[in-house]
Amino acid sequence: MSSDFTVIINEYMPLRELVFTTLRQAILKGEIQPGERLMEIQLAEKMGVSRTPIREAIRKLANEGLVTMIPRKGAIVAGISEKLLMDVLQVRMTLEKMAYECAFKYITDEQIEELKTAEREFETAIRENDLVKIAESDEKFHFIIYDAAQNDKLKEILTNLRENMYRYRMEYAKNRESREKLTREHSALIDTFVRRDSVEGLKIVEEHIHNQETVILEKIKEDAAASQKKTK
Amino acid sequence: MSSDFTVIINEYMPLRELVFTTLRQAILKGEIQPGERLMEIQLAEKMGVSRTPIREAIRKLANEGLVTMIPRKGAIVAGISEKLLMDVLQVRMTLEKMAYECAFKYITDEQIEELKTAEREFETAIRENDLVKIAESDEKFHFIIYDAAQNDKLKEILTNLRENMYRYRMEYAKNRESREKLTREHSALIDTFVRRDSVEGLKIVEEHIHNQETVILEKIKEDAAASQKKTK
DNA sequence: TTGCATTTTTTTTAATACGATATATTAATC
DNA sequence: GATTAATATATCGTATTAAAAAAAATGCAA
Repeated sequence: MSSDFTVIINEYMPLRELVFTTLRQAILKGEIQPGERLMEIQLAEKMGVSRTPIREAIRKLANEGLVTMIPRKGAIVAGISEKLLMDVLQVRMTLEKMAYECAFKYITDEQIEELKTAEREFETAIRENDLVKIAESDEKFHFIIYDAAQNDKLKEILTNLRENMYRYRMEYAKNRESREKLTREHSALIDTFVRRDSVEGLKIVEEHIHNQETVILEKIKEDAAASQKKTK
Repeated sequence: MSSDFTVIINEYMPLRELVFTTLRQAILKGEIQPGERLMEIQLAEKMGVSRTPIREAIRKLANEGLVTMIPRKGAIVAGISEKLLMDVLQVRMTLEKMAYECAFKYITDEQIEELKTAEREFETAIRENDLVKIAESDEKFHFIIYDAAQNDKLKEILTNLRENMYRYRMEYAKNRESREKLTREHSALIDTFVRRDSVEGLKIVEEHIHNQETVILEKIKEDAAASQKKTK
């Protein structure tokens, strides 16, 4: 059905991983909506594999919280509640600050250069109005900081928290206002590394997350209104 | 058994969950050592089930980081490195502080009472020198705080971080010195809720984690020395 | 039509068997 | 002794089966 089956795989990748990433993408992109059921046989037929890799993929998705499993009934795509999203953002706020502080201690000149490169990419993406590229280069920017923090567990958790909000990451890429904010914040953040001003840096990180919160909350309200209208 | 009819109902538990918890316990208790292989057929025979639930349990363990999976080779029990443990403790330090601050905002009188009860249990366990009970009531104490913080994601992550160090949790239960420290810290912490002194509370949390770090590091060094002696 | 009980279907859960493939070990060859 | 070939072992994936449970369909009486 979808066109991108031309995924070139260098390393050996078990089928379950392939199924996992495929389903994951479908859920995050909204192709499979929250509440929809994931049925083994159906999916197996659709994807041309046996049930075993499907099962294993679904269980992995459940572990990540993307689907909810009901014993002896099956799996449904999990919807994310507003409360949970706020909880996630609150934890992210704390850990992004921690990541910044650690990065501040360890960051090298090369990594600062990498940040600048990522930032240039980001700006190019904005000029070209390439939403996917905007979201990707934003992510790249932050992962450089996570790496600089030199704490694998922190990186792992932050990556996971980001994934929890993957569905909304396009929202600030769409919005002109928040895009400008993002650009400003990114360059200002690089500047704090150069100027060695961590106090200012933490402020920017805080504002950064707070902006995301605003945009996402708006989107949720929008969605809720839309679904209300639909079921009237 | 005859008086309370609500307790008797044992929920349905899939075989994979049973296998999962069994293996998990065995790993955490050290019955299966790091580096040992987990082979599907062997385990299936040993536990009297088929390979299917074994496979699913092993994958779940891999997801938790307790075992490492090597494609087309199998799964081995993961050893935790000193660096990773330090990373975990660093993140825990940040999040335990966050949990304390949130709990400080929302904690109710009833929850403070619960803390006092847990603390009494803890002291009883120490008097009876019951190591398992010591570790359990310590955990209970902290979970009351996590609950009071009213952030599900935070609780989830902290629970997981705790599990990362499950292997070492008995160590401070053994040590007389750290046991006394624990008791003092617990009651002092309760006191900060009552006196509404969050600054002092944060200090105690910080010290609490720091003490654990010391004890665990000592244990690791001990283990390393022992294994060196063994392979001489 | 409505409400209730029964039957059928669907789906997960679990067991089992088999072939293919990758890795490790051992044996053989140079 | 080092390299290569043969063997053994284990995972990976497919396929089939049976049991258990839930959901859907059906039938029937009021």
